[in-house]
Amino acid sequence: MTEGRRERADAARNRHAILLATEKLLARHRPEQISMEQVAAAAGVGKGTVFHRFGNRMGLMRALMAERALALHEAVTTGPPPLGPGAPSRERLLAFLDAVVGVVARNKGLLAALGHAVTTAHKPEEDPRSAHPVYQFWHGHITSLISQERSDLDAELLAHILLATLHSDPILRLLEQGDGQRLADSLRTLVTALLNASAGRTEPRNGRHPNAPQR
Amino acid sequence: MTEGRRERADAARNRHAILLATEKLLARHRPEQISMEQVAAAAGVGKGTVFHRFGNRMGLMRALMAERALALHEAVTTGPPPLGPGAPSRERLLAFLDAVVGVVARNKGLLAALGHAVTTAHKPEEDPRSAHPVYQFWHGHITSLISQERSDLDAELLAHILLATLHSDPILRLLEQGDGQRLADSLRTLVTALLNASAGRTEPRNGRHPNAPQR
DNA sequence: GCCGAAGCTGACCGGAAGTCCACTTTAGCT
DNA sequence: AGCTAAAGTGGACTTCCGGTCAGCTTCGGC
Repeated sequence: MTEGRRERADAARNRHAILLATEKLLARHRPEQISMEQVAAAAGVGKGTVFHRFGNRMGLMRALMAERALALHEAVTTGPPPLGPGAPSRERLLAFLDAVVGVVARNKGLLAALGHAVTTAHKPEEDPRSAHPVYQFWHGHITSLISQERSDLDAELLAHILLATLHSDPILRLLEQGDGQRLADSLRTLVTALLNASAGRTEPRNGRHPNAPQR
Repeated sequence: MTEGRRERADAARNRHAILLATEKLLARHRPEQISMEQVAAAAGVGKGTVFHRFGNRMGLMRALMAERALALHEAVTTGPPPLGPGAPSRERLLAFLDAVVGVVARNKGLLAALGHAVTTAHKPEEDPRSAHPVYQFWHGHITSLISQERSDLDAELLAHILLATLHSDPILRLLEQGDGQRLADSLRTLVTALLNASAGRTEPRNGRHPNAPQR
């Protein structure tokens, strides 16, 4: 994209048209039930073009997602606090989660596709196991913020857990009916509780039961 | 199944064969890439039979999942504590999460399919928006345990968040490499922190910042 | 305006989902 | 045992979609 040769004008136009058409279709249908032919037709280009540019549906979604996530990416890396650098990790984490919920809410079905997309792609040339760049960035960011604040926690795993929220169908459905604030609140509660918790594994100072007999 | 007429012997035999074949295929391939024809062939029945019994791939997965989750269901409703009734909610919740992680770990790819399945079904006769019975039960159980322990929390949403964990591809991958204990530990930490947290929304007694300037 | 390269296209192929109906098997009944 | 209706079965068939490709069109530097 930003490498080697410049993109030809008509190519750029088409790329745009395709992304735009995809957005429109996405507003009405779930990602899995949008056919590439539909996209092509809606964009006014041939099917071959869509495949030529994006490889497969997942590539299309990736590209769209990358575009949508760009603003957030910039806000985080170079923007002002609390999202950008400068604020304490805890603030940044809470702000980031709020922002991510916002992005997802504004792009309802898209994330759902992405979550699966990670595993669904099957082009031999790219490792299907490597996650979407956007996911990687989000996960890395959360991981680093958590571990800065609480190095005793399994930050990496917890970051996956937090992000998993956004792939959940029931939660996506909540988002669809405008309950974004509710979700953001619960995530805040959860993260705050986590960061405030004392270091021991299970209920440490309140210690009714050091740990459960289970397992 | 348990309604109206009894199931004919040959039907039962085939049902079994199909479920069994599906399990075997599931051990080797991801749910999405198993074709119904494959299943039929592996089970030694015609494709029509598979569709007749299960409607579509999702129906098949539902049935399989229901079977796998049965033991847990019984343990929870009629078994001994801490899983079954009798133990304090907190213990039951932790034990239940451990158990759920176990089920998912033992049935790796299956859950992944289920999560999506909720939305993927498209039979006009059944509401595609209603979640899988297994999901509903798990969610209801967690919700009720959380709210018994902490009525001030949004138990319903938190239960969705906890369960969302199990639909996440990255986490599924961890599970595949045997990190079930790690996941269970983190969930324990998370839930314990949540249940121990003081009631205010953001960091209450440690109160560096009553709430973030965000939003 | 010319030309090579970049981009575009849609017919085409393969394969899977789901339908359908003629056929077989079961099990209750006499 | 023999009969029969209902239940169950199977695979050819239709439809649809993802992905390919060989030839055509367009762009833009000269």
